[in-house]
Amino acid sequence: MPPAKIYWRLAVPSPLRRSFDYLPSAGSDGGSSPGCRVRVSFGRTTAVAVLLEHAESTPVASHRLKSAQEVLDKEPLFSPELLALLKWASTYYQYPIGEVVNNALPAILRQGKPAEAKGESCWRLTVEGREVKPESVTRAPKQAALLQLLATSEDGLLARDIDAVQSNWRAVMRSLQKKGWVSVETQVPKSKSVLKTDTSESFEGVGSKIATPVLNSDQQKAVEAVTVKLGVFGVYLLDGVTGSGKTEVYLTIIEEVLARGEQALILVPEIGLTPQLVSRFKERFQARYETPVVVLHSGLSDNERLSAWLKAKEGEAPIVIGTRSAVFIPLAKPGVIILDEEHDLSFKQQEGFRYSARDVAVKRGQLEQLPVILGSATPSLESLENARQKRYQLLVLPERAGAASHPEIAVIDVRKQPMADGLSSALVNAMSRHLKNGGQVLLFLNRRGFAPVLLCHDCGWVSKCKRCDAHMTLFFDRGSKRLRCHHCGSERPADPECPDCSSTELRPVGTGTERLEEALALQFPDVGIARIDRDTTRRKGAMQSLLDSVHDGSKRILVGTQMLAKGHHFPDVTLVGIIDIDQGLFSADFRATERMAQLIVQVAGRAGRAEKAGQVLIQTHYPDHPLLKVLLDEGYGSFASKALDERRLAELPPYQYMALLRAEAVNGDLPLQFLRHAREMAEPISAGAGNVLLLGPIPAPMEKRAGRIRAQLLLQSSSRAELHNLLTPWLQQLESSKLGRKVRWSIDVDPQEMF
DNA sequence: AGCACGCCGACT
DNA sequence: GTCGGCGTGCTC
Repeated sequence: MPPAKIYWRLAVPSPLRRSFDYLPSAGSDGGSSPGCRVRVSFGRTTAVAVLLEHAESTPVASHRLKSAQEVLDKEPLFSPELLALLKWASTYYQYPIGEVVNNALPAILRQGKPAEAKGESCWRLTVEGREVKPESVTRAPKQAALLQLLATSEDGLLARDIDAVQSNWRAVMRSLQKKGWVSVETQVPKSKSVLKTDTSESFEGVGSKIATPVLNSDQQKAVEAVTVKLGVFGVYLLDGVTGSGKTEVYLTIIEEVLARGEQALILVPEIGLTPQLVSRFKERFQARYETPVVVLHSGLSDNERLSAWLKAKEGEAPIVIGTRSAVFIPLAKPGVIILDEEHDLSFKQQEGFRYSARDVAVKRGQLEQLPVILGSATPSLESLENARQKRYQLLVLPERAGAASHPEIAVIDVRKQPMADGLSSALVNAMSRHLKNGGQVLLFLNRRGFAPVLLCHDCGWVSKCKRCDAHMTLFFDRGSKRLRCHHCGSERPADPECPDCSSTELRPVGTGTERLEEALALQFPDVGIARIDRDTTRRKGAMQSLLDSVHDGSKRILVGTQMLAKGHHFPDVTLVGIIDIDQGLFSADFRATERMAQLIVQVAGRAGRAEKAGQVLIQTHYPDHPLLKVLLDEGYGSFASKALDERRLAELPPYQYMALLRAEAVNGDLPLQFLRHAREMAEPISAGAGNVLLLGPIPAPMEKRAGRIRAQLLLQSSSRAELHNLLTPWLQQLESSKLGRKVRWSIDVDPQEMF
């Protein structure tokens, strides 16, 4: 009997929601493993695809099948578990498998280049170069300096060594090479795995020699709950307020994981990936590993990213820290996944492949049999509900480590109060008091610029963006007034007079961080003010120098946006003022109050550390709002429980599952037209599948944005399975619909933001 | 998405 | 006479 025919099922990068079958490449005997890259001709071009599986039959007519051109990897890049995760994500988020797989590959591997780390360049003096006296090169001081530097190291220097001493040295180095004084070679990093489970060099013995901080009993309990279950899937929701010692819990668990010869994957929010966090992990483990930590951040070059990716894959890095996209990184021996600040919105990708790294991490834990730890001081309502349902195990860290006192939170009722530039006199008085007593003050305002609107006092004209349904924010750029739209980025000089009535009575309405800073400079002329927002921290290093000026006490008032709420600690801040929370109380988005509460708790966590008692003051027009009252009187836990009750009554997530079909086009009629068509196609499928509610289509909450008209159709079901049973055939139909080619459409499963 | 094929307007 | 506009179809 001849051997069964084998087909290769490939993930080909293309927006088509299916895989593609090929014949094995000539000479490969079909035996390549799933997870290897394969070069194929696809349509009229060639593509780098990934082998998903071997198939014994194909629905494709044999005359249409092509042979793959070439196998690019001897060993698979993705394990069977990771491939299963990618397939799951493709189905769950209804995103094309080829794009999902592509998304998990570093750019260099997407281009079909070999999966090898490009060695680092290493420069050293040649024999001739060693004879040259640096002092003799008087005409070229930069060359002389480089020669001097190179003379200090027999083994040569790497780019980063030289960077530390001299800048813009590459051209100079090139002239030294031309003279024959310097040679350059590529150092291939030795690839030895540090994760051998060889008992003779077990890490346990080494670990116990290092002095580690003593854990309190709650931390100890949390650690044990996880460490007795290593090697088994489980999700742990670690609920601990700021300063309760979550990081120490993570570190202790990681110790145990590394002792088993396994790796730890740590996922953090985008702005949470700070050098301080990374160095804390490095310090703890650098004594035992050459490269204890590999960090995946946006600043890496393509080669650096590949090198980090390979270190994780080969098991050379025991600890891998990254943001959202790192959830898909291959790991030789995964032992635990820790996702910190699990409530943070940046874990959900908001465009293209709209996955939630938190939910993918949980799925990965299930597929690879790992514990997954979700940490937060303000867990998302979704995760709290999962804990209630016993799908997640709740671990609570109630105390502040080091017994610091809790901040006292109070509201300032600003109704009928005189307000100047967004500040009530009660808040100003409190600030004076704290500053007089030597404290620092942090004011939180989630609005950049000088004022959110420019208004004509005579005719009511407002500064609207031409391309969006939004106001343009007034701001100052080196003294000149300008308007900018925060939704599309368009910018222009502010009108000197009203475009409608030519009045010069144009007034800025409302308060942004710029205006707040200016007003405070008048109120507190002797106190330095640091404003921290996207505009003041755009320049590299600007953030750090602003933070430094706060830490060294030269600036004692901090004004800032969202950016201030995370990751940074201000030990001398004794008063936190939240300027305006009212948008959070009455918003079209049902998640707005949850986010507001998380923000209040996170911002409050910046005050009252260590021995200094903190105070938090919140300005609001709605001091009696029931959810706000619960939050302030009883804490986040009670707030969450009440908010969950409301969600249940209103039939909203996490009690209902949602998917949102969005469409946008320059032609204003097309999006709604397309969505109506989509709804008609969904109706017969949902009639068969049952329980899926179709809501809309309706114009998007901000209908026009960046010159496009947007609309959406909401799908809702109490059954995730039924929702998905509809989505898969439906999207196949939408993909081949003619109308669908005239609009930009996308599906968002478990949407986090409704606009 | 890319890319090619195909059928109608203003240009060297 | 053509260059090129974007509508339509296809990718194993």
